[in-house]
Amino acid sequence: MWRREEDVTKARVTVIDIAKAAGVSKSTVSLVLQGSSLVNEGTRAKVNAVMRELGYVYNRGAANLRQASAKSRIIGVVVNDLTNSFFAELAVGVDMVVQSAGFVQFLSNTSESIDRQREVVASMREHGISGLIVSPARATDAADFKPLVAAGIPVVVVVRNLPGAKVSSVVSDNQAGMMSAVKHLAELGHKRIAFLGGFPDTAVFDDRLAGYRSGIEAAGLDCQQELVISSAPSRAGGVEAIGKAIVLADKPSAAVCFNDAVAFGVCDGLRARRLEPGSDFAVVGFDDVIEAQAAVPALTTVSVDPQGIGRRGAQLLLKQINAGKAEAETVITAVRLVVRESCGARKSVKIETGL
Amino acid sequence: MWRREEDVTKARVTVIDIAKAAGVSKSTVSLVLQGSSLVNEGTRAKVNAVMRELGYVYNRGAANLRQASAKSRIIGVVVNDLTNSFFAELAVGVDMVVQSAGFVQFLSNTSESIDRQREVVASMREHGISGLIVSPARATDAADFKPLVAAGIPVVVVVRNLPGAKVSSVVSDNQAGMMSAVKHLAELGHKRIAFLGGFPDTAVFDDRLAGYRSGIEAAGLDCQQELVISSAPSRAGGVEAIGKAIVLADKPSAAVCFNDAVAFGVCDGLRARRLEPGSDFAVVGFDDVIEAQAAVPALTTVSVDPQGIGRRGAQLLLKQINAGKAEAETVITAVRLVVRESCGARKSVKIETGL
DNA sequence: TGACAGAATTGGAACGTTCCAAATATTTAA
DNA sequence: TTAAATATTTGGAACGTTCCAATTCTGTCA
Repeated sequence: MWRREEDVTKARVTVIDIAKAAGVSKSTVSLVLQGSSLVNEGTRAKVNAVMRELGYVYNRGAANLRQASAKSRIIGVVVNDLTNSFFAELAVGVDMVVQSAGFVQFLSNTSESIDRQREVVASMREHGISGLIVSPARATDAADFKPLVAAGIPVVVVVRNLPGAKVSSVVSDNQAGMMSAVKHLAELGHKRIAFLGGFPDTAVFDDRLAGYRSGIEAAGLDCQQELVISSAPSRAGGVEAIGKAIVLADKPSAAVCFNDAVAFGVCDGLRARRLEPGSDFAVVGFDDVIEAQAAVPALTTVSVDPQGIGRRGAQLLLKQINAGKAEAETVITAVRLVVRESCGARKSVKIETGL
Repeated sequence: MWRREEDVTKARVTVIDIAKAAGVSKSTVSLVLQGSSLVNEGTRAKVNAVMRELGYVYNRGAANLRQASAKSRIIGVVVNDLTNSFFAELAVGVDMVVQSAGFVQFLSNTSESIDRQREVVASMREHGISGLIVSPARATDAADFKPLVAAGIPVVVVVRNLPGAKVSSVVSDNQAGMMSAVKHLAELGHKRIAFLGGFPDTAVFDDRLAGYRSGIEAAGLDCQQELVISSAPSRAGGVEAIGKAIVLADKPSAAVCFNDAVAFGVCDGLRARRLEPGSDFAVVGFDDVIEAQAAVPALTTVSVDPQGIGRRGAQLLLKQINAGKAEAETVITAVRLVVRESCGARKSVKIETGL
């Protein structure tokens, strides 16, 4: 009964241990830690050497106790579905700029649950985040982030904006994107173009629908209510929506979809009715998820660069953190229509060999 | 020049404010915070009410100063490529169990850079993580996590094991997976089966190659060195590898690939030579990434359930955190061959309508 | 009524850092 | 050689919590 594991060095090494070993005061060590120019070069060198030797690890928790929350260098990131490559890319974009600014990222997944979201945000707050980037779960209350900003913690909303909330946001140009999709279909000769999928109670839906309407008008077509069919913004929702569209007395010959998932569902639904997407019915998506390119037929869609959104959002947040407190600001990132096969413009399969 | 924003309540509300307002001592408030059974029901209720009223937010940093690092309830997660849906799924799996255990996840991306990895791990340590889950960057030194475990911080390595490091790990059954892939191809009548892609200096490569060899032997074929062609584990690597395989004097008719990315590259390379994957040459991948199903031809591959690995890893880690300190333990998760089209077993395209 | 047990509460002293005002060492200028 | 200026260093006192030992309440039992 003789325990070998009974380690001699149980306590962790602190700034005081360093001070003692280097023959200076703890204040000096602290100064070195902060890279202050007040300390003599020789002293700095010796202190650093001792730190390395004793294996010192900085205790940020203790430091944060003394400093403002803005200096914790933690930024919280909450997304609604990390499984979706769109959001994974977004998180990577955030991580890139956050990491190179010497911050570290707290990432959580809400799975579109508003309760989960509340929990993780509360938890992040307890941990003293310097700022928050959030792609809000559906039906998030605009006032939900009020306490955060009241406490001086900058918040940046990405992807889905939160009308009414006084926070910064970075969203893609949903309106212009949808408009260009409609324009493209009209140029291909389509006269009846449907808008399929999405939940009508979201800001993104409103924007995309508005873009659809502008596009229809710009093409000199008339905008008919029956051609707008909402559904869940998922593959299943797409199947459902095309099912309703196809039984209309005056059938559409093309559709712009709320997002790529819906577009894939629409393709499924078409094929279930022996119609080939692309040749028999034109479909265009939105988002340009990673699968869009490899699908058959390859999906024509509006590409939004989620990683760019992540980067922009993080930059905006860091700016606000450094500025102490900045105004709410909105940035809209550009999108671009990428024409593949599902709209019927190109027939042949092009193999894109990965580089 | 009259600033309205000059808030009256600048200081944050602390446990002492609560104590004062509730007419008890800070110790009592602390007891309530910890859900101690020592405190009277009435007192607890009043304290809780006051907390809500004053908008108290717990300061975990301060608490951690007093308590062991094991109680910080932060667990660090580092992956090498979040863009890859495999790792995104893994992170989601971790998040699920970590979150429901009341922990919060620090997630970072190393982009396969060993320096980045060192940085983020150091940063996480400074923040006082209770444990670490890491999918190590290539060429990670087994001794790299030594200081962590010496400091009593449990580490679980996932996906890629680190032979020699005395840490727990959760990896998929690479050997059995590869073996079943080879067996399947052999049953389809293939006599010359190549092993394509992957870097030979990794543990995962060794495991998969070993599985390949066992499979070849089990099928009564002979194992020829020229049929093992390594390359970068990427799409480009796959193109390169099949390029070398196809010029062999005695050509293979099928290949198992190091992973799905390589398999896609192999398909690209075949087509560039007017060979159709599936009918002219059988290819099977490994991982079952999300694109495998939607590709043309749909990829036959070994499915590994990254989310499951994430969950298992998190469970293992939490167990060790709670136990104070547990032995290093290795768990190997099961894999399963999913037969699609690229191996030539099934010719027809099946539309899988999303549910 | 007093003594005692148990329940509930409480005042410090940590924890590891930063910050401030003040002290000391070193140069420079006269 | 000395005063002034500059460069460097330094003790406390925070920060917001937890923990310990000690205290004050309740009843309860003799």
